[in-house]
Amino acid sequence: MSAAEVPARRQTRQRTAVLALLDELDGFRTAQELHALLRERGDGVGLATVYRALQALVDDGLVDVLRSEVGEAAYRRCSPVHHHHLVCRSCGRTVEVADPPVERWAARVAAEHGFADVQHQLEVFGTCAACAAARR
Amino acid sequence: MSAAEVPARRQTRQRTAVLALLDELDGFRTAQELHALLRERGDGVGLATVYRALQALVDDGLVDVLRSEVGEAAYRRCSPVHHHHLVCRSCGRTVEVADPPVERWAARVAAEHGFADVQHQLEVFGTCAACAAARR
DNA sequence: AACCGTGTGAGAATGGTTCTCATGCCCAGG
DNA sequence: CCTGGGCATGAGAACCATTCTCACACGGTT
Repeated sequence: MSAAEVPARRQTRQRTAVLALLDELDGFRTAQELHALLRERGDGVGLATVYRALQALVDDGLVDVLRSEVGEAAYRRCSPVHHHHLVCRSCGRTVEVADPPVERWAARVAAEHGFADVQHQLEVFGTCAACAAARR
Repeated sequence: MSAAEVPARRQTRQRTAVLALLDELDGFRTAQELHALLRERGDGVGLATVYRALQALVDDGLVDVLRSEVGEAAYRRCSPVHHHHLVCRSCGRTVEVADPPVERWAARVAAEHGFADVQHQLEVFGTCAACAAARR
């Protein structure tokens, strides 16, 4: 009956480093990028460990994942409440945005078509002001 | 001045077969699935060719792509007008739905944060009535 | 301080997608 | 109807992100 048994998550240097790095970055980053950054700054962490740490963080709801257009997974430290993202496709900077209307819309449309157990994903991509200015 | 030069798309048995197969399926399918289906029915088509045909169809706007949670690309024959999808995560059946409000919302939110050149992606996942009934 | 079990890491394995390149076939021109 | 140029095809190799393997390290508790 235990809905969410705490999996006895152990606190290690590596996991701390991954979370700390995500905390200071404000955009979505791939596991490979994070691994390279950690390596550069001397915090040697194995690639497999980075993947494991990220998965644990996602499971704990501390990090959001999304798939880039080429299919790579990108991770970002996020607030635990439901939200969507406004992502700069050039620099990766991300803004969390809420949209109550779409929540109701999704539920209604799903119900109309007999769908249950509904989830939705909504992301907005664009070019942020800084990148747009830099480009011209 | 030619905005959309026709890239001299050649009509071959293979491309015809891929498009015909997509026409008779009503859910998102991976390239691997489509390749296997074509092979089963005797229309031998190389895997690389399936990928190339699908990419061409996507470029022409005849087919939509989305990434599954494990990162695989899934393809579906779609109407050329902008729309979103309501997808059964069990059987893959898909319904196209329009949502004018979210279009305006996305544009407004992007503008508020100084983002330009905006695109958005919105997909709704659930369990369709048939699958929900079959499961219990 | 000792122990148990989870975490780590290097490299191998996996699997989807793309690339290579020799050959095939669509189709416009003669 | 025949021919030629060039895009299309396909088998397999290459690529690359992610996961797995397994021996060893170390966190946390007794």
